Amino acid sequence: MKNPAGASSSDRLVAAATKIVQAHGYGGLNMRDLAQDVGMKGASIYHHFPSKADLAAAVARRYWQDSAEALQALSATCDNPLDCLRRYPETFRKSLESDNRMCLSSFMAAEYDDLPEAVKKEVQAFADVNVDWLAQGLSAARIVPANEAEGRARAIYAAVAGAQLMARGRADIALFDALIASYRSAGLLPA
Amino acid sequence: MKNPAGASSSDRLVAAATKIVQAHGYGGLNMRDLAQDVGMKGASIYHHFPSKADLAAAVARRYWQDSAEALQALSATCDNPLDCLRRYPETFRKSLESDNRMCLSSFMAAEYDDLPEAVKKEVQAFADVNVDWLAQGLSAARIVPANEAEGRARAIYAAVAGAQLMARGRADIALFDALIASYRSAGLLPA
DNA sequence: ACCTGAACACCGTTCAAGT
DNA sequence: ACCTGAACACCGTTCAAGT
Repeated sequence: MKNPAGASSSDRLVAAATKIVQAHGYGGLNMRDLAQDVGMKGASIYHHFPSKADLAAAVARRYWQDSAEALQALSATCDNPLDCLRRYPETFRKSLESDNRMCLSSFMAAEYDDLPEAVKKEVQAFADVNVDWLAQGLSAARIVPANEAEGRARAIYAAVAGAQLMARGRADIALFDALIASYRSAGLLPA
Repeated sequence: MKNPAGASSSDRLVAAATKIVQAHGYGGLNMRDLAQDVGMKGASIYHHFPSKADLAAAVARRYWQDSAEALQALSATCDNPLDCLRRYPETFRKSLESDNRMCLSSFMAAEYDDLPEAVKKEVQAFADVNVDWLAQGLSAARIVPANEAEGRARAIYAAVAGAQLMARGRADIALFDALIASYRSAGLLPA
């Protein structure tokens, strides 16, 4: 069954491309292999997206939108702002749990020089979503003064992304956990 | 003058390839363009390195060796261990100053799934060199207890690499500086 | 030894032709 | 409408043949 639950071809292309980019980057995404993943031929993709750049922009857009939803869902399930912040690294851990994959936006940040402009825009939106969510949590939990919340939020985002990158480079999820623990004991993340 | 100061063809290939990988990654390194950089044809490279994998391994090895030398030189110029630690982020800032390039080992960590085994080994050596240098400085400066030095060193390395990645994704070196400043005020880096 | 033209395999893309 | 084989121009890589 190539099309379960009535997902459209476009949806399945975006979903499959997301997994590929998280493992191989924009440059490592090729149309023929992607097509095979969803049961069509390479040329057929162009019936759904006019170019690789458009497909990648759609992928990156969906990625930050899904991330925004996931963070909202996290906010809804935790007891208080501090609890939310403590659980933030879980969102990055999940990628590593999925075959050592990494954040799509981190991979694409590395590929900055080779990214179409429309893709760059969506990649930055992911960081914005994360930083905004963190800043709101830091303010609500009164961890830093309001005027320092955004700066600290950016620092947490960059540090957690860096931890994921280092852990991926050794395919060692325990290293990710250790890095997060070190961030906590150093005072970057709430203990 | 394609060969100044008597540098060998191999040396010039490694140097030119390093700049390319820092901007486009292992996947974005192509033999014809690299060859043109040093004044030969693509096929000629294979007279100096048996494969792209061997070339990339030589590139990554030279990269961590140069980094180890640079850190030793930094140790020699600063007044005390604390001063050394404060200046550590400069080494990552320099890459961004060079046309928004990033750490070769960070880019290759993202490309983990597509890296030849020999290259992975050298990439990890870069992290080891950095972590060891940081751990020694943290111990010498008595910033953390000896048994926590390595963990904190890894955290600093990952966080600084993450700051570089985020700043590259926006081509914004001021963001890198702001992130480092936030790490200091949060207590991850010595103030 | 060092270099190269030419071949090979691959990739993004297009298009005429199918259903 | 959706899909496809075949082709196009291109690029990374390899190899047989040059000097």
